[in-house]
Amino acid sequence: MRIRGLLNLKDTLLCGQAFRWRKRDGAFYGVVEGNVIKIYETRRGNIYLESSGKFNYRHYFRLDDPLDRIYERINTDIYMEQVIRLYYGMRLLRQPPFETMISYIISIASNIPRISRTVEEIARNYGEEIEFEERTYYSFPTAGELAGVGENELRKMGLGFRAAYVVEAVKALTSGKLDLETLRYTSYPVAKKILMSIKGIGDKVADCILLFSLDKLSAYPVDRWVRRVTGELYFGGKNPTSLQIHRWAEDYFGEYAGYAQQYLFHYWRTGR
DNA sequence: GACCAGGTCATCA
DNA sequence: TGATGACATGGT
Repeated sequence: MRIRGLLNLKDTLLCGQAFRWRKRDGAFYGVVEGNVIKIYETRRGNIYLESSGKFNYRHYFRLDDPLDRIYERINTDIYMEQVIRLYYGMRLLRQPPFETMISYIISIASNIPRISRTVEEIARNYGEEIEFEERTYYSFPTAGELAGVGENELRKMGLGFRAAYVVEAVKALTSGKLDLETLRYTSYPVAKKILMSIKGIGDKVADCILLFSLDKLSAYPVDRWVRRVTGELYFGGKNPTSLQIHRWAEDYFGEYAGYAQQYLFHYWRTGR
């Protein structure tokens, strides 16, 4: 089916917010909520989507986010003007919360190619098989499907010290101590505090989970790249603390700070 | 073969 | 609060 609405497909899928999209033969393939998704853009600029099952693409691609209003709010200076022009139509995604949580725990002190590889490996080992166009794909497992997996088993997959954190997170969910969907309706600061009470989820990972899966668009995740770009452009080359950056972003970008963050991150990491 | 990576935690001043 | 080192391992 055809997707209508402003959407910069390539940058949305490859800006580092999601880890399971691959480009092959001119199309992007990914697995979302147990569905294989194929999505491609024609030379005319029309975007078409096929999927192995029922898939709410408007929901996943956040097509209801008012991009024009968002741009108006975060187009605060010449730098933002430039990255908006560069990635015009790039959207945040509304990703599945559990997969997002585990992916960003795995992302700790790692790099995007390696994160992608590891996430794929977890899906292959613990997810469900899905056949699509004569290939086999794997869903990302549920918390229940990861419940019995021990730290050592995860370490063998190359998770290193992150393995213990993944075990902690899964335990919090399966024990009922944490419910991710509830956080969608909880205020940003409270939801962040709840996530950070889990060992292995700190300031940055909590913000990523909230921004990329739980609708907290004011979250401004501060990693090494964002610290650099923010310090360089807005703190006169100094190296501000996370707290300083958070306070500044809340004031400077407001309710859509997370969009600004992703544009700056993408630019600083790949676009210069 | 260094150096770095979408950090977090414990510890100490 | 803020600084520092340990934690594992792969990418470049």
